[in-house]
Amino acid sequence: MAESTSSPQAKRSDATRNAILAAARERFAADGYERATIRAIAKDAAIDPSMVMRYFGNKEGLFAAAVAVDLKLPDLRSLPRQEVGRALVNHFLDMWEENEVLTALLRVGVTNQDGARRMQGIFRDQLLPVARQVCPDPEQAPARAALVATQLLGLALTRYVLRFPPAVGLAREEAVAWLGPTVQRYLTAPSP
Amino acid sequence: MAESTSSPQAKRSDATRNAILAAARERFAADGYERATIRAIAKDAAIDPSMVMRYFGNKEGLFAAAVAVDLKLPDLRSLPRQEVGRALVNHFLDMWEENEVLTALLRVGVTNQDGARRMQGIFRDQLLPVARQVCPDPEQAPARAALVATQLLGLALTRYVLRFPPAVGLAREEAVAWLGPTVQRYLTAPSP
DNA sequence: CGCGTAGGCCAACAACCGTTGACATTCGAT
DNA sequence: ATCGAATGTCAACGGTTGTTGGCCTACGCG
Repeated sequence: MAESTSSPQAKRSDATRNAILAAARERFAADGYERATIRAIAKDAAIDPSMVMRYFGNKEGLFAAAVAVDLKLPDLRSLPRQEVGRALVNHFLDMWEENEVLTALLRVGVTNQDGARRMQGIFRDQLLPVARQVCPDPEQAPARAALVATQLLGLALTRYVLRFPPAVGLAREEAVAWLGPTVQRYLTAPSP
Repeated sequence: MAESTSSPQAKRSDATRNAILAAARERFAADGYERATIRAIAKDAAIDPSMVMRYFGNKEGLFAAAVAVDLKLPDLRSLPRQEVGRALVNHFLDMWEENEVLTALLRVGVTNQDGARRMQGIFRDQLLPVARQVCPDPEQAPARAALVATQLLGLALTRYVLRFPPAVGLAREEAVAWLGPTVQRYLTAPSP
């Protein structure tokens, strides 16, 4: 069980495995679930389509393995209360531009019921707890987190998926300056 | 060329034609472009798939004919300046709940390049002119209209497509009370 | 009554999809 | 060097899709 490379348990198949995952992320992000065919993904990864089946069972399994999202949301309690809005917008833009996983998830979530459920899970398990940290009334946390989600996902939608020219042209600082106060208000302002 | 019914030039085929369009809207809204098959649409309309081709040429033609969006945006100059945000949010919710066309367009626009272009056109031809009416500096109108689009489309996305439970559960008045000031600020507040 | 034509149906095509199983190759351990 | 398991290739299946062309039917006009 000795291996030659540094990382532990590095099998030879991990290379192709990762190649498949990378190609899958790219295709899912670019084409959505239906149009991202296993054949195309396999060709991008320079292997046979049947390898995809061997490694991931079926197309759903491939999608589940390729799109694993960790928003890495910071602990907002360590920040000044006034900064959480801007910090969240900045962090989300980082996440969306880091790789194509979030774009893939959004493209799939819109047409695929399973993808939609996946997004609901991320909302519930990752964004909602953060909202609970900073919301004045914890009972309002779900509604406030949902409001934040509308604004942040709306930005991602128009900017990274639909590519409305003025939304694409927004500089990072502009986006943060405009959306930061909105998110801040949704999280911490008293109910209107 | 005389016709029996009241409306002018009412051909017999208009009935099936409209049945096809209604079924197409429903399917596109529920399933997106790829999974809304011509066969399923034809079955819903209780006619043969080949009829769809005869009337609309091909699937793209059907989509183009089925999804024709008029946001019917009101003239905001006739409203008190402080009300335009709330009025816009209210109007958008009306539009989204009036029929399934907007949901269909969003579902398709996310995975289909042609659908995305269609949405860009609606943004440019319908929302942007309204922004020009109320923006302090007309040169900022595109950016401000884009910001409004992020918030309104984000709401529609989470509420009508992804169906995040807290977003679905938001009462109309709550949504307007929260998003109204946001839209108002994006349109009329001085640049941050 | 006869007939042209618009409206509608049926069967089929070619392409593509996810998926499968049999076969070849290569690697690692003995 | 040898054998077994891991890794990869090839060809094919069954099903679905958009799309096409030929055939039937029934209406409206002379």
